[in-house]
Amino acid sequence: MTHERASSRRTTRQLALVLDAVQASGIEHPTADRVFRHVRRVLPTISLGTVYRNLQRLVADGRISAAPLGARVVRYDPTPTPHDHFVCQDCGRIEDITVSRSSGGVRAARRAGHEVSSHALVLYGRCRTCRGARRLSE
Amino acid sequence: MTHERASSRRTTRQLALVLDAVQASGIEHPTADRVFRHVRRVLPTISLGTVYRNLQRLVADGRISAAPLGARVVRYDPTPTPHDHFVCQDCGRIEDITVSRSSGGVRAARRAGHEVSSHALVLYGRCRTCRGARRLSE
DNA sequence: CTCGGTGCAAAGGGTTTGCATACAT
DNA sequence: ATGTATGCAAACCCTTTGCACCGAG
Repeated sequence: MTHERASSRRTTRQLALVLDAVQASGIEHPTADRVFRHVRRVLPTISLGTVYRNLQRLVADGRISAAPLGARVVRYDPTPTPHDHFVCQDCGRIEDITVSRSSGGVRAARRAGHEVSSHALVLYGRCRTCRGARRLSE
Repeated sequence: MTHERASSRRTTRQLALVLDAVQASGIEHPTADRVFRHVRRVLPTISLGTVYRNLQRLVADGRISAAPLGARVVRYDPTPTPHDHFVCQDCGRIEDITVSRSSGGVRAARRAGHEVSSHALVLYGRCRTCRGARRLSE
């Protein structure tokens, strides 16, 4: 039993290219639209709808992950395993953060009687690069 | 200098009622639409646009806070100071969590050279009440 | 009397979906 | 041949905005 697989059926060029785009270095934590524009350079006929459908499928299949960072747009991440993020409020760069262990919040929730199964942590601040730039410009 | 205040000019019935709705017990972390429907019971002519404008203003004035929980909708919170949330994946209830100390993620980010100024933490799981219900039904 | 706030309705941005067709199996 | 994935465009959902009127100060 539990043969792992879930949705994946056919392998299409579109699916492969969408996965490639999310995993492409140079595009970090892309939005669906960014993936769309990237794939279109290679396959000009692909549609936005198809990009969304394939992104959903890749997430469902555990091949990538979706992170509702910021507010409105979903960001896609080539790393499928749970992890957190740091967002630079100057340059907008998003970096993966490896949190070693459950944070203080988990303890607080457990104390309140809740059972915590997962979490989403986003840190905001100024990244290493922007801190350096700021130092230089003053 | 820094005399705190920012936008607030005129006091309207609409503004007061929107604030009341967010602070009303029984409505927890309401969405803009929920606030709209609540206020409309008292002031049937209020418009959704006005609700959004007043919510924005209250947030800007530091009288309430906005939390981009889940994915699509913004939730409003009567507590204006920074804090975190627990979301029950069974009943949907959202509870404020008081995190005593900066989590492990902050340390990881600092180690990477970033300057962390704020964060957003959302814990997912099963709340105290739902855990009890589950126990009873099995 | 002023000009900021309101109501209305249309516009916007991101994401989803219905449908006929194309294509992987 | 069979039915899933695609492309297209319309629909959706939440939120924002333009504009003329209203009303707090």
